[in-house]
Amino acid sequence: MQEATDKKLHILDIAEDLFSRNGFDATTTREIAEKSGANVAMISYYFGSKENLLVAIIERFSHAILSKLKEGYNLNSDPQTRMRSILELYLNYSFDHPDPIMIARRELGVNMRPALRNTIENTHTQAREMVNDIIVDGQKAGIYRPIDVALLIQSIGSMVDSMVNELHNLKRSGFDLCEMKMLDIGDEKDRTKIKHFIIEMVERYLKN
Amino acid sequence: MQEATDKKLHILDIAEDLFSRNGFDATTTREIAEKSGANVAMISYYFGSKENLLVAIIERFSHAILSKLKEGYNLNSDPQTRMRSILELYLNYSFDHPDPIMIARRELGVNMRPALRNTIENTHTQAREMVNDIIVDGQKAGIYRPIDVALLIQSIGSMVDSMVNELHNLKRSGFDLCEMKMLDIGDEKDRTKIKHFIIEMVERYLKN
DNA sequence: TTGATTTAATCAATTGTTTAATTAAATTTG
DNA sequence: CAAATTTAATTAAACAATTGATTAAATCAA
Repeated sequence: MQEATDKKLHILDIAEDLFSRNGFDATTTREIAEKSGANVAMISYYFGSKENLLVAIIERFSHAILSKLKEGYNLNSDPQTRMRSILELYLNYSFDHPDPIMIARRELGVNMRPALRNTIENTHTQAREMVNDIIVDGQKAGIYRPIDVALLIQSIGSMVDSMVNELHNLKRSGFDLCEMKMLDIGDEKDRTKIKHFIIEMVERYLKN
Repeated sequence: MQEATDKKLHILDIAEDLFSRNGFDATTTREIAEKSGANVAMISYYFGSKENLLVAIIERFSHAILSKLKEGYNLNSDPQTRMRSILELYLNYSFDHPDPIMIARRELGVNMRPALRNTIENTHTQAREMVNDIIVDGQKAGIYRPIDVALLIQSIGSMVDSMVNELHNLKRSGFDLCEMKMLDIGDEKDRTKIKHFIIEMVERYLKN
């Protein structure tokens, strides 16, 4: 059933794009159907509901990013190298797939859909534990000083998040909220610049 | 016309609460009317439209936060003191008024309402210029090293933003995405802890 | 044939906004 | 001052449009 899977994935891709641009509520099932060349009923047929479609998008991203992070976490090297790797992998994947990040950022409120909430909470927990382990290793090795790990991890996440958001919006609309017109999310040089900035920020804060 | 102004402000307050909880699209004018004890038509009567109501909320916050920031900016002291002051004033006001921040964060997408976009862009620009001036002063005084100011300001904003968001959500729902259950946005001690964290993060990155 | 896929049409509910009528308040006028 | 007039505030009802979801029939593939 190759065709069917393709169509299902295509709906997923189109919905991801529309949700990230206009938000979940402002995106209609008819718009998704139209732009993906499918009938409205196919959304219910494949995903059950518009909300499940949203969950499917976030789950796909969650699995992908977690497996990326594990690559860096499982490296056989010193804490600094592992920290740099995990940050770079996180940023690289996020730069290539900014849509789910923008969606999660937007739909992650208090009265959020419980299914979405659980998926995101679970992903955050796993990512957090990896970074935490690396920091503790670094502290044991005397490279890192004692700090509030929760605050640092929260800050790292928010910096990555906002960079991806800002630059992706910038690319889409030319809307430059933070005077970062010179940066291009698609340019390898600029990506490196941002990666180095965040890594240096973290290292300066952590080092003894 | 004291009464009328009160009712208008009450609608604004109720809408601010609802928008921050459920998002702009998911909040209905009928819900705003009901919870504020007004008739639906009063929203159009006072604000013209639901969208203008949103803009009014953001404008109120923008004016307030800008005047706070100016207090720190206009201090007659060294760059470090001014930087600390401006960060503390920003965080203090944001902790006390988290709703507009959550709303802006959510509704600030590519296909955003242009009126909202202009207000937020203008506010950001003014805030950015103040911080930029202080950093340049610090660099002239030899206290700060040369860095990418745009990236740093973007990061500071995102950190404050995410802390306010996270802790306010946490307070509302007990939903703890970042293992920060121990922190309370209403507690003065915890606020100080966060303020010191961000200030230290910035200073460590800036210092020569 | 049998089951999965796809369609057009329809469902019931909700949306932001407006209308026309009514009440309250303020202002003018005699 | 008091009556008349005008303006402002408020209401219930209705409007037109849109929403996510479903149905039952049709088409396709195995």
